[in-house]
Amino acid sequence: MREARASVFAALGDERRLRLVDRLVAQGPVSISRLSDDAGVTRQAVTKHLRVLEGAGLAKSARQGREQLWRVEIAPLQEAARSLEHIAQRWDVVLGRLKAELEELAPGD
Amino acid sequence: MREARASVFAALGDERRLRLVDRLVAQGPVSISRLSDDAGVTRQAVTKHLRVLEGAGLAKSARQGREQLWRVEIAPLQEAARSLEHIAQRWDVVLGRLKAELEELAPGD
DNA sequence: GAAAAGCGCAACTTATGAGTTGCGTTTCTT
DNA sequence: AAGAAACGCAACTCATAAGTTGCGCTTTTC
Repeated sequence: MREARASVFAALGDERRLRLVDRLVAQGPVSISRLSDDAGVTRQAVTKHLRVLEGAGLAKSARQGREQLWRVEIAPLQEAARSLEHIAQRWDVVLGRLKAELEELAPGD
Repeated sequence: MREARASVFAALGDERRLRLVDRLVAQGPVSISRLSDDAGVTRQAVTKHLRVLEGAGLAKSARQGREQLWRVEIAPLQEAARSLEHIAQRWDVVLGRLKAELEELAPGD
C-alpha cells in the first residue's frame, strides 16, 4: 500500500477535486448528477474524480435507489493536517539547531 | 494565478517529493547532488522535483559556490494545514445540521 | 592548469491522468 | 408498459508529468 500521505495530497492536488470536496463538505451527501450539473465537465469525469477521492479515503458513497450519494470523510483530512504541522515543527527544531551553530561560529553577532 | 491550494497539494502528492521535503526538513539546506545520492533517480529528476516544490512556494534555493542549496519553506505548509482543518470544521457544522433534521423527522430515536 | 565536482539547458521517451463518447443496466415516473 | 433519469463500464484521444540522456558552463581541487 503505497504511502497514504502522498495519495491523499495527490487527490487534493486538483482544483476540480478541491471544488468537489468543498461542495461535499458544504452540502452533505450529494448525487453524482447534481455534482455534475455545474462542474463544467461530464458526469463521467466527475465520477472519476470521486473515485480518486475514494481511493485516498477522502470520500465514500452509498446507493440510494437509482442515485449514488457521496459524502466526504474528514478523518484522513485531519491526519494530513497533523502531518503538515509535524513537518513544520521538525523544521523549527532544525532551524534552532542551525542558529545555535551559527551563534557558536560568530558569537554576539 | 491558479488556486494556490491545489498546487501546494499537487506538489506534495508525490512520494518522491514528500521524501525530499522530509530530508530538507530534517537536514536543513542541502545540495542537489547530496539529495540525488540516495534518491534512486538521476540528478535531473531531483532538480525537476525541487522546481515543482519551488513553484508551489514550498522550497527555495540559493547558490553557494558551485552548489545550489535548497531549503524548505514552511509557511505554505502551515497554511495548507489550516485549510484542511477549516474543511473539517465546516463538515462538523453540516453534520450537526443533518443530525438536527433527522431528529426532527424521527424524534427520540 | 588540468581533472573533477556540481549544476543548467534542451530534446527525447514513456507513463499516467483528465476528459470524452458510446452503450447497456437499473430505477423511477406517469 | 414506455420514457426518462441516474448510473456503470469500456475504449478512445489528448495533455501533462516523470524520467533519462547528452552537452556545455562554472567552480573546486590537486
